[in-house]
Amino acid sequence: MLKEERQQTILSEVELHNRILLTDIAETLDVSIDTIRRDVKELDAEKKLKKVHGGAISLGFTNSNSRNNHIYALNDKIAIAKKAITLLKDGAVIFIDGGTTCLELVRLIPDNLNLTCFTISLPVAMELSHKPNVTVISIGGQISKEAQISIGANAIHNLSEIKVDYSFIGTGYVDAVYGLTEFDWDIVQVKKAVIQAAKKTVLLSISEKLNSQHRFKTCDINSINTMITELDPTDRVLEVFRNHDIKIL
Amino acid sequence: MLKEERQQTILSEVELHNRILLTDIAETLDVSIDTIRRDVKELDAEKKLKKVHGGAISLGFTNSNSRNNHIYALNDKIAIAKKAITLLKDGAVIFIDGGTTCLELVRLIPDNLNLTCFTISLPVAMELSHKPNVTVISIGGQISKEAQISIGANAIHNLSEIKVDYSFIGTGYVDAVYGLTEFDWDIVQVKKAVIQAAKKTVLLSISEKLNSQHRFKTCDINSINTMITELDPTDRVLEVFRNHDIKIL
DNA sequence: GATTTTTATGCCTATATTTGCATGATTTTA
DNA sequence: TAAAATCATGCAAATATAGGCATAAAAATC
Repeated sequence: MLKEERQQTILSEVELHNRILLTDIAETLDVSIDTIRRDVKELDAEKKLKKVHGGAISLGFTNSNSRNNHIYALNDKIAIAKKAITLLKDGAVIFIDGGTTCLELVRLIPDNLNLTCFTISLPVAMELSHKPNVTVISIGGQISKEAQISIGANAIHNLSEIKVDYSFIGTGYVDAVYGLTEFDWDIVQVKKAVIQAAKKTVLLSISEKLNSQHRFKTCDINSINTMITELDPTDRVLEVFRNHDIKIL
Repeated sequence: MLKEERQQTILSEVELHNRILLTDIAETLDVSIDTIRRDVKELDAEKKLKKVHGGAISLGFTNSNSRNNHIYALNDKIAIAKKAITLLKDGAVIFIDGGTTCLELVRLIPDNLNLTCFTISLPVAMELSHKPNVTVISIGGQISKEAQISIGANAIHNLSEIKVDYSFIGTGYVDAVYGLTEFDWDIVQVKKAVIQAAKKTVLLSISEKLNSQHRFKTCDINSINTMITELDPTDRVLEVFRNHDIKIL
């Protein structure tokens, strides 16, 4: 493999995940740590990324207002959120679900975008309230302590009275055959109402959750209009979803 | 996790909550408290935040409105909140308003206390959701960006359908003659509904706000059953309130 | 085409950084 | 004032880094 090629790969990995570990890259590319270290050093000198102890992080990552990792895989979630943002048009009326991926989506909404956002999530509502041109409507209800979202009859009733252009939702588990599933019954009921309230439903899901399932079913995979993952749309894992007429970004 | 990522996370948390506890962060990020302590020390040296005993606070929080006043005011608010806590009995159903004083109240609720709490405030709801024995119900509605509370017809309607033992409310301005006043019309409407929904209304107010007024009136001083300030109950400033049959703590 | 020079890479070693733990000092709380 | 929590410091283990060196490949030179 050419040096040039290798450095390009490193850059795209940083771009995609917002951070890399030298050891990971060395193993992936099957070269010694030293070589990767030298590559990253050069890229750092060229201001293409920022080298840090043990790895490298993308330049935008440090300066931007993007809040960073609480948990593993957050960088993938940011990548997903970036793709989701492209769907948003000025003046749209949308719903945003809870979950870390949706939260990253909210954080990336540009300040000049006019939106009306409904949400059941407390953190999402908090974050949205900092956006000057976003009208935020919080759906009330009993608060689920685990998910920090409104659940229960009141939330479902309120959702039944709205219709939004897009719903951006996350899920605990996705499977092409079993559809979207969750571990919590109450959350499933609310998500059903969310999907009902949307003209189009967009699922944000890291690849880790693909082909997994749990006890309670939210909906069939057919209820999803668009799916966004951090993977390349041509990835073989996604083939089965493409067959369901789901747009993949 | 890379050190830089961790520090970014800490900064974000500080920015978001204005203050953090080292122990919380350590647990969230799953590293030792020593590591967090060292990180915060570095960030403090870089002027990215201010380290305090047991945690850190955001710079904006200290600098913006004359640092010392703010810190002292916060201590006063905590003192008020501690007194308010003593009113809470196991199993009570209460309402908690937005504002920093009410937020301190929530933070001080002991883990073993069983409560059902209604609130219009997003930060209060978030904080309450961490209390294991508190059932939290968020009142939905359009979100006021300044106060991070639900306002509008939906919120008022929802409030009209509940009756709680105590409402703990804050206010922008209090005056023995003019009553409670605010600078925002919508917020006044919601507060009226809150007072209607309560058997007893408890006002939490730092002495700084006493004998001040603004454009829109929430209610007469007679609508308040109990008032809590950081002052000694015998303080002369409070005399005029005692004459209104208001319990002072 | 053969030889020299340059570049890239991997390995080794000494050094530096990061992190968790132990200890005693300090601060806060009751 | 006593107990609890928090802090600073030093130490040790694990990991990361920089620089030297050898080898091999690529490029330049003769």
